[in-house]
Amino acid sequence: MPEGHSVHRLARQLDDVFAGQVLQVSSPQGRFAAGAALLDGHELLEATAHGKQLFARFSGERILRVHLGLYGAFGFGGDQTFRGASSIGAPRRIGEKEAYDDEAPAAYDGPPAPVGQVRMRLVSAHGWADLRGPSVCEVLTIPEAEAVRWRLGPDPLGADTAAGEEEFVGRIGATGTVIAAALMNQSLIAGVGNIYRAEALFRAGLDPWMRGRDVPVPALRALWADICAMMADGVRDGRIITTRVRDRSDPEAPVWPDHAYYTYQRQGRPCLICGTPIGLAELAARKLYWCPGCQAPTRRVP
DNA sequence: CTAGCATGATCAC
DNA sequence: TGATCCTGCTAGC
Repeated sequence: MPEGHSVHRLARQLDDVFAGQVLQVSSPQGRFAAGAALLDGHELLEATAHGKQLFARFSGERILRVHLGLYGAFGFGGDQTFRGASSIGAPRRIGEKEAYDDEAPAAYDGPPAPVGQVRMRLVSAHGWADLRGPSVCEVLTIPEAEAVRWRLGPDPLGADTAAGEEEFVGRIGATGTVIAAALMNQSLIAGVGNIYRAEALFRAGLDPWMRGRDVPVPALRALWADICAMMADGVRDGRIITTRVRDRSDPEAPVWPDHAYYTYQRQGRPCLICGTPIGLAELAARKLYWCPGCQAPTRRVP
């Protein structure tokens, strides 16, 4: 998926183009017809994100909750107020950047006929947004939405990073599961996905198979701070880039992805720092990438 | 044309 | 741990 940074950008963009407007909400595909009927004709008050969850609050005390899953994506279009509104969601190629139409704004004529499986379409007087392929798209009451938030760990892109740090250290530092799996558990930290997990562990020099509770607390604090910084960059850039500038050039790969990552999808290729071939393992049904040299075993699970 | 794959998560066993 | 769901692109017949 779009990891947490994409969902935060998405929330911001929805807020920019739709907040304060009455929307027509529909489900061209039909699978969200009932939910769309609940929202249709209501005003979108505010869109926010917590980790990978998107919440859009509508008048009438209804909350639209969307989770993009692996494949979900939003596309946008409209008049000049939609200029720069990029499509956000599942990339089709490694490191793909968000795409948007940079053409001079033609007169807006209303939304085009839906293409493919459009689960939900939002339409204002100025433009439209199409959602396809989400794993969740539902309408909640306010208490139901709060219950969803309650189950989530701290968000590195949340407002209170100091409180988040304490929560992160408390939760990760108490778990007996390996750190690589713990970082993907949204109830321990919300918003980290497979790329940030691999890259954060690499940058911290941590052995992925160490238990959470065996990672020294200062290392956990540094890990939290680094994740916050990387994801903030992701929000700014609309793309995940985790390598430091000095590590990016490579005669072998002159074209993008010009070493945007240290380990993600670099299995078998030499580590940018130590030259050891990057490893690939299957962990809880996801691919884990790491450098056996830079992230040497310390206190692994036996 | 089909199978396989992807930055995800849940549920049953 | 394995099966399942969501969608669209791409590699390989």
